[in-house]
Amino acid sequence: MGIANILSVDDDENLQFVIKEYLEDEGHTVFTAANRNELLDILEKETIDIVLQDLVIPNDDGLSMISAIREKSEAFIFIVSGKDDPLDKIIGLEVGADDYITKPFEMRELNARIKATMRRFKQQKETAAAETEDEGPSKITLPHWVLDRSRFQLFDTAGKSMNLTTGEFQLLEALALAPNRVLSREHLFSITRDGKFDVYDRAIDIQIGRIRKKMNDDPNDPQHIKTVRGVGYMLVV
Amino acid sequence: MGIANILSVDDDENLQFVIKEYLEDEGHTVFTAANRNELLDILEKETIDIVLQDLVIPNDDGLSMISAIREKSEAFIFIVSGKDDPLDKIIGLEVGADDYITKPFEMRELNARIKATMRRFKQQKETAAAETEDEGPSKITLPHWVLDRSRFQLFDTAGKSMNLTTGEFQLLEALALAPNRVLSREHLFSITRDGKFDVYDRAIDIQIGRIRKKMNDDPNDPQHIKTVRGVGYMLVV
DNA sequence: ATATATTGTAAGAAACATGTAACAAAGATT
DNA sequence: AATCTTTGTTACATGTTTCTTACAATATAT
Repeated sequence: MGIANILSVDDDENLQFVIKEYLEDEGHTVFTAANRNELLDILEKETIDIVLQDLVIPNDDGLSMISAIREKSEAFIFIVSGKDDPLDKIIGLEVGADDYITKPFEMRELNARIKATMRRFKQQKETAAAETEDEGPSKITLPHWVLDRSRFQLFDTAGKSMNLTTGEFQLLEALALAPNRVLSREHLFSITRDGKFDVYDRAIDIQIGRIRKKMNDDPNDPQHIKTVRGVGYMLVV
Repeated sequence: MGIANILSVDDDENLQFVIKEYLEDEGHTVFTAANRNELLDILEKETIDIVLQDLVIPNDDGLSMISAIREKSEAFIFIVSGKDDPLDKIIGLEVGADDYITKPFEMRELNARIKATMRRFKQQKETAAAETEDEGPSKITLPHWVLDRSRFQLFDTAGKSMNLTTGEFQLLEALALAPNRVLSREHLFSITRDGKFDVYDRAIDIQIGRIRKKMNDDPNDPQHIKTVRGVGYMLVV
């Protein structure tokens, strides 16, 4: 990622040439349009990410062209204006443009803004994706505890952190998702780590011990994590 | 504020009665539904803030009901599960629920959770309001910092610039957009730069180090950017 | 009661992840 | 082209986490 389909709408052929050269050097694909017909034509045929729209187009109106773009496309629209007119800016943003840049501009400046825009787009997409692929509840509430899965931490009901390590947290999480059910060492092992489980492996036991210590759970009379001899462990609630 | 419209979905009439009594004593308005039809009916007619959804409903499926709620409402969803619920249901919790609570639960506990949720809601609404009447999402305000997204710079509450580089700012921005959430190095990498992430890549660590230095955040006892071993980094607010 | 199996845990070793200095590379600015 | 800024790489020190081993404690079966 990092490259975009860009459409520049301007009647100034020299400027169009400069913009095209520069942005293509940056790796983008650049289309140009000098009037409304060309604009609509390209929007139809290509998937445009960013439109650079000049406000002053002979025999037409840049602002109304922006509305036309908005109807057809989700593209990010930069207004390119010959004068720094706050009213144009306000109206432009009103009809659906996203940013405003004043002529004459440094190509470097334009490029920087395009980059920032692309990144913002990308970020939005990724955050949205991360949220939907989110695995279920972000918190698990038990009578005396709260497991916060976005913080990877266990808290008591007063909100105090129990300072579990990530590995401890994951083991407890597995138990908490199936409270009052005995889970075998093998099952717990397969959830929390890779590799093959060996019957004499005590790693789970040790880890349970550490969790108990942090939860203040006496192993001889556990209130939270119970041992079921010959089977495994169970979180009771 | 502090009261909410709560909808409890459960087929156990006794439990429904207890919940309703208790929460109404607390000042909330409580609706009850015993099946999908009642649920949809109430969602249609009322603006529900919080739904308590039993995982097991006779002749229906609590999980799919949650998806249905999500389609119609922005409500915060608590999954309520009994200890005898089938394991596959629990493992399959990949829908958009927000909290998970196991029966039997103390009403006091449930009430505390609801209060915490309301507080968060309220806060969210207020920040959203502040943003629109201010200057859009161009600034991210945290307890000790302000991130100005149009200037790509971090300021303290006194307005002093922290002189972050653009790259440093972008990384911090990504963390700030998901406060109190651990983000993996891979995720941070994919947001802030192009190309493929390699597991042994330390670029993110280094940059975090530089940001911490500029924020004056002691890595051994960080107040702002916390390291979660084996997972990633988290901005705490 | 005795033998056997299972679990708890201390202590040390090993594995692992992180912070960071110092240098190199890349990029921007002049 | 020369300089400055920013970012990435390598290498190493440090501290944390996890595992192994060994043995004691406990439960179960005979």
